[in-house]
Amino acid sequence: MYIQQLIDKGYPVKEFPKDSIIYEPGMQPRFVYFIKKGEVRMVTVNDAGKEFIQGVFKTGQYFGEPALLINKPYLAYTIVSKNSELIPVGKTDFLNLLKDDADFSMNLIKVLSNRLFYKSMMLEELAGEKAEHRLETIINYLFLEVSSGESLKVTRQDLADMTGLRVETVIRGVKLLADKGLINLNRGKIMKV
Amino acid sequence: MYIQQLIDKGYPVKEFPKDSIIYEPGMQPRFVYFIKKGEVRMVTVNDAGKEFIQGVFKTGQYFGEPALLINKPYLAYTIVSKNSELIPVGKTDFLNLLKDDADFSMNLIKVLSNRLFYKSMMLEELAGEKAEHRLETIINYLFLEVSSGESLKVTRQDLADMTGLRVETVIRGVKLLADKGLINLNRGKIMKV
DNA sequence: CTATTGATATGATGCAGATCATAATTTAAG
DNA sequence: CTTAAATTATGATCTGCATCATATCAATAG
Repeated sequence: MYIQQLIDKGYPVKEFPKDSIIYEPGMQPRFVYFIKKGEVRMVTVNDAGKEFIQGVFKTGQYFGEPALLINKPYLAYTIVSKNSELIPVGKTDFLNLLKDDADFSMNLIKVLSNRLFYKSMMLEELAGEKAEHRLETIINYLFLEVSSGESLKVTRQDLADMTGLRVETVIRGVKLLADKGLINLNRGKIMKV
Repeated sequence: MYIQQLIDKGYPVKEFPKDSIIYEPGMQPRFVYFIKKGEVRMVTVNDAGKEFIQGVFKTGQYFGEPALLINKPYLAYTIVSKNSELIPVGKTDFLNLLKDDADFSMNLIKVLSNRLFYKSMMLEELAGEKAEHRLETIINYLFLEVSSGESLKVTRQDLADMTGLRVETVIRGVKLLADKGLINLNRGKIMKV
């Protein structure tokens, strides 16, 4: 991965404790952040304080490029979910990285394509499908990075914040899906068969 | 633009009449399409036949890269909105284009970033905001590429298909926004001041 | 000018999911 | 083990938007 290269080049690693805010909506982007270790979430918040999870980023991934590259202020918060070590890379350096390293450039293109895919899928769900369908879709999506016999490590509140629903609706919806045999529950945990 | 270069290189231009379908959900991607002239829309359709407009692409733009690059079947239809002339570029050729032309590569990255931005904005709206707010947001966004004194050239149905609302809700919502002085109507047309 | 089609408009009714309230259960902390 | 905090659970009520039905208006073709 590219993270070791950055460290070798002398980029400093910064510690971000859980729940700290890396940036807020309205701020002008200055860095792309590479995650040496940890986990962050990008969330938008409406006037009523309702959160929506735009994305989750984990060890080895990076975030914050789109706003930086198109020079628009952030529209989301990025918040540390687990104590993290991040490597901020300034705009000029990031652009040089893209220019000099065709592989990285290609990697970014694929990463952006994957994020677009996810967002297109979720837009279709939020625009056209009701609670149960949304839940089935997001659960199957999350299952992709979980092995059989394991359970999803997200709370009902997390599912709510990813689908635009309310906790109570998620709780009831998940139960309905279980009743219909579409998912498996084990002491409340959503299990991949 | 890159289109003339493609023509010079001998890529054939194909005609697509209005309402023809370029590709459907489930199909395996084989081309990226450059629009020499015309307009297409990417739409997802739910089981009940309700359409959601994922994006609109016009003369000079290109579409279809994400699914091609990450090797997943399309999840949307792409339908011709105005008689169009398209240049399909096969996967290998498109990858070579990216490899050999750093400018194009950078252009794609920015294009993808802009699309992500739009989708993030709309996700926040669909997940957390109600009809009036959604409409105000999409109208202001569409205003970006319209000059003052001009009107939006979209129908209420188009607005509905971009916001996940129903036509009747859009009609009522637009009227409410006009009553509140948040937008200007002229014989039903939404005017940019 | 007239007919046809598409777009906008308006009222009435129904329902999915939000909201509010409270409780049971699980997990984490001391 | 015990207590506190977080998560899951369940019922009752409220509400914004969908849905259905029908009408008016605007645009386009002949």
